[in-house]
Amino acid sequence: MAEEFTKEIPRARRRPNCRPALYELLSLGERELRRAFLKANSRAVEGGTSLVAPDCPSPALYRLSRGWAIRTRFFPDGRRAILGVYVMGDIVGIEHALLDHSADEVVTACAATVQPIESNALSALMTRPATAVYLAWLLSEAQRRSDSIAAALSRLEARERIAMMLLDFQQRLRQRELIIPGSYNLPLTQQQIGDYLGLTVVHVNRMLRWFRSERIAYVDKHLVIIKDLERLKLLAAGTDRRAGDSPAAATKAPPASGAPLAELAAFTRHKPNRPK
Amino acid sequence: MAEEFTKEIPRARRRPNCRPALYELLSLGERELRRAFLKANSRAVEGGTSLVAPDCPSPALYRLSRGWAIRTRFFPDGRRAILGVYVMGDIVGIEHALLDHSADEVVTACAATVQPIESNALSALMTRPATAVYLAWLLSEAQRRSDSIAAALSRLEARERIAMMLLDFQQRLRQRELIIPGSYNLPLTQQQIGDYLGLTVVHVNRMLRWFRSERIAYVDKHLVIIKDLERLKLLAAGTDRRAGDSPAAATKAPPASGAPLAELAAFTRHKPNRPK
DNA sequence: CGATTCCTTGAAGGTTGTCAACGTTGGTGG
DNA sequence: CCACCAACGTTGACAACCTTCAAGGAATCG
Repeated sequence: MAEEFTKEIPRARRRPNCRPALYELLSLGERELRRAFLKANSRAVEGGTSLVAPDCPSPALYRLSRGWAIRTRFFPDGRRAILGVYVMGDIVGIEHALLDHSADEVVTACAATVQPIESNALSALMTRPATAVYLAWLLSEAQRRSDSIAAALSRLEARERIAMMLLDFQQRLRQRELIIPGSYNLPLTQQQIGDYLGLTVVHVNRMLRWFRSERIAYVDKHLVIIKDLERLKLLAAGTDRRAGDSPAAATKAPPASGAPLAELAAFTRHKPNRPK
Repeated sequence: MAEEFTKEIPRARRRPNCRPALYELLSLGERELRRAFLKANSRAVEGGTSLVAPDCPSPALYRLSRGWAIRTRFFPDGRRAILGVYVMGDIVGIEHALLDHSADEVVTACAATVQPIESNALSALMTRPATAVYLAWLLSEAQRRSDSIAAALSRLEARERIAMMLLDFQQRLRQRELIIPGSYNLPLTQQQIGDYLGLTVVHVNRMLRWFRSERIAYVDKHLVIIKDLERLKLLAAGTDRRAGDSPAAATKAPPASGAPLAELAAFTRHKPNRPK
């Protein structure tokens, strides 16, 4: 499965929460960028191919038309963190649309096909208003993903992070409409999963075995099979730490959007910094 | 100190690593946005004021001309993560320039002054090419910060994260030229620091006491005094876990930019996924 | 089939979280 | 002015989560 992926996806229909005033401009920008990618000649590469290197002058922008890629950051003592995982259809290197070099390395995680837009063409594209806005939109999408991962790294424990990851990939692949429900191919090693979620290989392995023994999800040989989607969602949301032990569900989030307060003039004030 | 902050900072001179072709456009966009902020009337608010609320329709864009703010995400069971800390001069809500609502809450961490651009004006601004590009640039700056924090949450231990945070704030404040070297005001509670770095209050407290006992930095009563900048930098970089114990400094990062490989045609391949 | 990479498992220890209590501070009101 | 209160800071004991260390098994490839 997962063959060369060429047909155009009508992606415009799902652009959730976009400011209405910008919708037209964004669609135009998307078309402009897509056209640029079509002009680029596809290139098949093996797994482990470096697309962006740190300290590389003027990296290009890529569209991953097939395969997976990861963005890695290295610490001087050898520790490493994977800051992003790209699936087929994603655009790699958006953060370099304005910066002319990267702090991280992007490599393909398996055999892949990329459509590159080289540096000069990219600079030219950025001067087009619609493309610029569309790239800003892609950037804010990327930011949203980063935020979710940061929150998970910050406050979720290992099994919750893994649940979140499995669910996230499943949803992203389903958006691209290339998934049979409840099962997909995950070409990451356990070491890479660990680097992505801030865990060691050993512990990732143990947690994956736990997921299997609990009959929540099977992850084996780069194949993910989700058995209990509900349980997975509970874990990923951070609602399952001790089978929902909060007796009074005590003062959970903020007043839970009780009042739509922020009418620019209506600054609200809540004395205690934390809802406790 | 830290009084109302009105004088224009010549910020253009430091725009590191920007694509040359976009420099002009960016400067223009910066001026346009600054003009928009000048037209907005400043507003002084207390600490704990909510600037952006989750599920709030059409949040505004703010410039924090004085004070600090934090962006918080809540988990259903009460855990919380601080996904961003804004200091005076920062722009809050960039991620909503294109999205019309937020997943997080932004509140001021102390008395502050904000200059709001309300939603409609913002939508209009985004249709201006230069402003759009400038906002994209701000977004990629924010992404860089998020990446650093994510990497730290993923792979650095508590004291290293705290070192990174103390250093980061110091550098950001110094960029704004409102700091006497080695000392600044940090209006966050230890709980908030914990939420930012993925730690508990208790452990933040222990680590701060460790920093003091090691004479690296004093953090007390919202005042930070850096005593040993070098040590702090070592810790923050992740080079100090056991006083530099790596005997052969074995295969640290990737080949360390040995070859500038990425000439678009020169895809490199390194078999092992990890340099070990 | 050696060699390499990846996966798996166990034991031991360290970093961090949890629980619980007390000290400190700043504001409020009698 | 002092008592009180709430939020914040501090400390200790203990437990849990996760890492480290170590070693063996499974799969892939030339």
